[in-house]
Parts: sequence; C-alpha cells; structure tokens
Amino acid sequence: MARGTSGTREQLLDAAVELFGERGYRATKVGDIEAHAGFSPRAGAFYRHFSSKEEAFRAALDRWISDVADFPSTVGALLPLDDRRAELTVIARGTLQLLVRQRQLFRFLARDSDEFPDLVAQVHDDLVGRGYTQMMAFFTWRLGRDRAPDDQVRALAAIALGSLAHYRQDEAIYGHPPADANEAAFVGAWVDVWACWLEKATASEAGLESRRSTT
Amino acid sequence: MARGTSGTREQLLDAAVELFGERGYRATKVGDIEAHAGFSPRAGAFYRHFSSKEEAFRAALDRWISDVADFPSTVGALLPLDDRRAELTVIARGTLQLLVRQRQLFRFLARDSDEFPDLVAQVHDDLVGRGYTQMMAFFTWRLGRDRAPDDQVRALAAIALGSLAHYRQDEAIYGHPPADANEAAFVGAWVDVWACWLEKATASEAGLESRRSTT
DNA sequence: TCACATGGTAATCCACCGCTTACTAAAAGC
DNA sequence: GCTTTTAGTAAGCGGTGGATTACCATGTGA
Repeated sequence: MARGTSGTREQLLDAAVELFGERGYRATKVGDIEAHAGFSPRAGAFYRHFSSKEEAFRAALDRWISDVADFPSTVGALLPLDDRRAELTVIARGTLQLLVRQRQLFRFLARDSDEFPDLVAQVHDDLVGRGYTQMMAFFTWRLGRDRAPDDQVRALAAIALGSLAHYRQDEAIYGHPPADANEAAFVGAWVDVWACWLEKATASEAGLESRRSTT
Repeated sequence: MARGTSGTREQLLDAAVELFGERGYRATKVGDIEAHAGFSPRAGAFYRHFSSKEEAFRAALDRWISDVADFPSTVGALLPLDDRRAELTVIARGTLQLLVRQRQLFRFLARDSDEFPDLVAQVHDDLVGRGYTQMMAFFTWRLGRDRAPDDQVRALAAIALGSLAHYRQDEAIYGHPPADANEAAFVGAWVDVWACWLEKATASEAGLESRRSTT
C-alpha cells in the first residue's frame, strides 16, 4: 500500500464531501463520516487520516472548488457565436448547469459562513468573483468597450448573473424555483430580456454617447 | 404586575429576536439570551417564560414575519405612477429596502432551514411567495392581461425580483454586493433593463401576438 | 404577621460530540 | 520467525449546552 495516499483516506474524504455537502459542517458528525465510509462510528478511524474535523472540511472544500473551477473554459470556450440569442442561451444554460454543481458550496456558504470567514473569502475570490468578472467581460465585449462605464457593467453583471444564481438558491432553500417558474421558460425570458437590452444598447451605435437616463 | 404579559418575557423575547437574527438558532445559547436580557446566564430565568428554546424561536420568527408582512400595502400603495421609469425605480428601491429588514429572516432560512422545515414553508408562503405574486401582478398589469402567458410572467418575476433579492443576499454572505456594483448604479441598470423590456413588449400593441421567440 | 404565589438564581443532570488513549490484528521489513 | 509499522476498534475524557430541581427573596392578601 502506497504511503500517504492510503486509500481509506480517500474513502473517508469521499464520505466527508458528500455529508458536508448535504448537511453542512456542524450537522455532520465525525462518527457519521466514519460510518458512511464503512467503519465503526466514533471509533477513531477518522483521526488516523485527518488531524481534525476542520482539516477534512477544508479538504472537502478544495475538492468542490477544483470540481467547479474549470467553468470559464467550459462555457467560455463555446462562446463566440453569430446568433446573439443563441449566445445568451448558452450562457444561461451553462451557468444554471454550473450552479447545480455549486449547490453544495452554496449550502456551506450560507450555513457555516461565520465559522470559517477565511474560507468564505477564498470561495468568493476563487469562484464567485471570477463568475462576475466573466459576465462583466461579456457585457463590455458586447456593448463595445467605449460605451460601457464600469459602474453600469458591474450592475448589469450583478443583475444577469444574480438572477440565475438566485434561481438555484431558491430551489435549494424552498424546494422550488422563484415564482415557480419552470426552467425552460426562465431561460427563455432571461434571453429575451438581455437580447432586448443589448439590441437597444447597441442600436445607438453612431452617436448618443450619454443616453443612459432617458425618460 | 399584569398576568401573562410579564414584561420580562418581552425583555427575553427582544433579546432572543436580536440574537437569533444575528447568529442563527444553533449558535444562540439560552444563556446568551438571558445574559443579553440582563439576567444571570444559564440560571433558568428563561425557562420561567418559555418552555423551550424552540418555542422562543418560533415567537421570534412570528415577530419577524409580522414586522415585514405589511410590505405590499407600503410599496404597492405608491405604485400607480404616470412615469414608467419612476414606477420601476420605486419598486426597486422599495424592494431593496424591504430586503434589508428581511436579512435576519434570510440568515435563518439559509442556516437553520432543515432543522425546522415547517417554518421554512411558512415563511415561504407568508412572505416569499407573496412577493413573487406581487411582482407577477405588476407584469401582467403592465403587459396587458391578454398578451402575457403565465409561464412568461412567472419567469419575468423570478428574474426581476430574484436579481434584487440576490443583491442583498450576496451582501449578507460575502460582505459586499454582487460584482461590487454600487446600489445606485444597480437600481439604475435594473430600471433601464425593465423599462427597455416593457417598452418593446408593449410596442407590438396592435398585433404580433405570438412574437416571443424571434431570431 | 403569617401563608403563599411570583420570579430570579445556583447547582446540577444528562445527552451529545470532538478528540485521545490503550489495545489488537495484520501487513511490511530484516 | 521475529520485530516494527500501519490501520482499525473500544472505551473514555472533557467541554458544551439544553433543561430540571431545589432554593431564596420579594411582594401581596387575610
């Protein structure tokens, strides 16, 4: 048996990842992890491979993050499309798909946030912030670099990505999506709204630079 | 001293509401509540007035809900305005303002949700669902009852209200808003987007009923 | 003044759970 | 075949925290 990668450690970590994701940090007992990995609960097998519950949790979090971190390349690589609505549809579906895999992370953030403030900051920097940056890049790209003040692009990204994220969050918390909107219709409306907005924003191509608070 | 409304019960409940809102159910100890209300911690004063920690929590939740439940009359009453952008601005600002007061409720929902599934359902029915209904009413009203299929209206409400809710949620979780968008710019962009959408949707007034998935 | 209800306190009970220690069986090294 | 390391188990320690019990101080009515 190889040193360090003792096999059972992975077994325990698998169980830990699953249970932490389902129940959160607090509600997952060390004995549960042992039992779920096939060992006798509260017997100490866990502590042969992890020095503390927290260490296992940080390992679980690392796995979640690396599971999800390849998002930009996955969806972003598909992006330059001719049809604007198709492009938006890819973004919406891709993001919603990603957010399914991120659900465990969200549960952690919402529940155990103030137990590990450093981890929250890490997740934000590694994933959330990156998502918004991606969405901002899309808007500046599509609007044209000149006609897009930073404030507005940030706000647009917050609305666009925020509404998608919120869809999955409501699902996670209440068991059904916001306004009980079915996913296909939700994506359709999202695409409609942004297609409409981009069309109008890029229509004033020739001039009208500061035409942003019309009556 | 009056029977039943023993004064100290209110005192304890005040403390409980505050601490539950800040720290959540689990992290708030009975002794903390007693201490925060001016009694000696872990001494039993709490149990003179509440039969259990859970009972106090349910009382705290009732207070939060009734604190926030008058929202529809507050913002909805201001609503029929001539200027469409002004109308949207009132909705956005009013909702964001409401969501500040709802922050404690959100913290509870995110953290202690699966400890009290019945309470989550209650909150959803009494508050969240009502909010979406309100937003849906706005869209059906503005779009015209005939040209607004239910699916689409639900999706629009989910996007519009969801993006606002998400703004406050990110603030609560990470300490700063999505994409670091400042609130004024966020409201401005939100109003822009929906004004644009409503304009286009109501422009095809005379005909073009099923013009909803154009290339 | 005495009986008694009210309301706060101290001390304690008990269940839970993270973590440790002592032990045992089996695999690895010589 | 002997020792040494590795890996799992049983038992238990120690701290936490919800809840209970016994107690006492005060205010009220007969």
